[in-house]
Amino acid sequence: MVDGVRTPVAQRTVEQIKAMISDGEVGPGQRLPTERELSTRLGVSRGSVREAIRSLTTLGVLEARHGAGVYVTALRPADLLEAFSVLAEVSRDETLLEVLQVRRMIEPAATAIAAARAAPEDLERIGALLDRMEDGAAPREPAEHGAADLGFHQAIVACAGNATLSAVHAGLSSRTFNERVWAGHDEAGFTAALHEDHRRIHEALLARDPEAARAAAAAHVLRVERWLGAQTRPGPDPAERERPR
Amino acid sequence: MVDGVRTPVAQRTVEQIKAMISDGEVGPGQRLPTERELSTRLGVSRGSVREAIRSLTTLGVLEARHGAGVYVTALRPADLLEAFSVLAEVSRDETLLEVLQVRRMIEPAATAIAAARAAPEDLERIGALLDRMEDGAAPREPAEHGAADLGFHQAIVACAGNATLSAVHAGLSSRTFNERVWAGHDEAGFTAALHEDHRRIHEALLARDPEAARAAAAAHVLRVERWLGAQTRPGPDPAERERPR
DNA sequence: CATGCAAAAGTGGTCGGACCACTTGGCCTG
DNA sequence: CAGGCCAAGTGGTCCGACCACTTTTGCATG
Repeated sequence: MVDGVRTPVAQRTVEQIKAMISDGEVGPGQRLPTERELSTRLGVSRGSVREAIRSLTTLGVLEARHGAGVYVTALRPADLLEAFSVLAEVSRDETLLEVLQVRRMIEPAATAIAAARAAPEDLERIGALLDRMEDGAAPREPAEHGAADLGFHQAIVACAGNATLSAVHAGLSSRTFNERVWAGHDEAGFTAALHEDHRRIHEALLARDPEAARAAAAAHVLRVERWLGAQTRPGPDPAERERPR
Repeated sequence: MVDGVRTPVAQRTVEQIKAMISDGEVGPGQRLPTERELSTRLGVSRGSVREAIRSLTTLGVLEARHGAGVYVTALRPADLLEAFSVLAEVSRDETLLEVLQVRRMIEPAATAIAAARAAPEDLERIGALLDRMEDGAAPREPAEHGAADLGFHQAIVACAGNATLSAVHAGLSSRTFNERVWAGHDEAGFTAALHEDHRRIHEALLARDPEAARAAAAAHVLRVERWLGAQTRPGPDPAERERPR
């Protein structure tokens, strides 16, 4: 008879562990039974238990500590951010345009809230990031520049006080993409324009002006969006796409 | 001396496989080398390779077919949506408020775009969903009602033509949460208010009026947000949440 | 008695091999 | 030629052993 659907053991084990969590048998921060104990208790091999744990670890639900046991995370959205960040990592150009469009929806709103809520020390730290990115020891390295840019925006979003928002935004912000943007600063004045955008955003934050902050953030994302669109569309030479190594 | 951090083998294997993808050695839809071959080629045990594959499978990057090989997915954002949906599955109430705040950022914008881009047949289908949710055979079941509500909003977001946006929105929309909302319709006229919100959104779409659509969607999310806030706040007992130890 | 450090117990991490379940494709039979 | 069967290849599961790390224990030392 039917029913015949044989559920893979590892996947079923994932469900059972998730059930243990949602049933409250183990709560956030608490420790899971031993791999070996789960193995006998669920009647599956230890390897399958490990694969199940690996799966939930990847999702940010569990955390394994070598020597100590396996623990349930706090289950905060930030814990599940890691999984989402893979998106921007393997995305193609068309996808990046979509990603930027979403960022253009959330980042202005987040910046507006930040303008109203940010603590003075937050504003100071953001200003410091800005100085470091713009001033003196401005590194030629696009990598470092991109990382600083990323930190700047994430710090602002963090001021909105919404961890879920921060997690989503982080997933939509790719370090590698930022590096690409800052690497393509041959364009006339593009880097300078980005810096001015940043300054304008910072000033709006200092002025506690949500609407100005919203507008500045929207203009900034839109600038990057249009730049990427210009980069992608005319792309006449897919030949150079390989790396010389 | 330093550097001393030894990277776990399985995790390093994950990186190597991801590198194979981003280097173009295997593209979307293509087949990965055998587990056994990867095992010898990367110099790690097959079990570790399996754990790495399991990890990437969980993220929606790979797909394993029993008997046939392991394949790279299309890498579309929708493929990586599954992982994100776990968030709404294990979230607490405070997190749900954060989630709604994010939805209030993206859903009005998405609805506005939909008003400008939606095809006539899309609008018709959305209208049909609306009728089914509101009219006659209105099921007492909160589950079915919540599912219809979910479908309504997702259909609208889909009209924006941004797959990444749809994936993010889906991750932020919990079926179980919607059921809770529709289950709590004892409140005076709350259900009716939600229906009127939906009608107003639909009318704005039909009128091809992006700003009206944006306002209607924002008002709708805000209504749910305030309802949840009222539900949650009076909650007086954080005592039950502690761990005994 | 207090202290510190070494040994031991416990746990996750890795490895290797074996076998099972499933898919695929080619061979054989009719 | 058509159809079904069989064998090779692949992922799925299991077992047992050992390694690396953490935590606890308990002994020796001051």
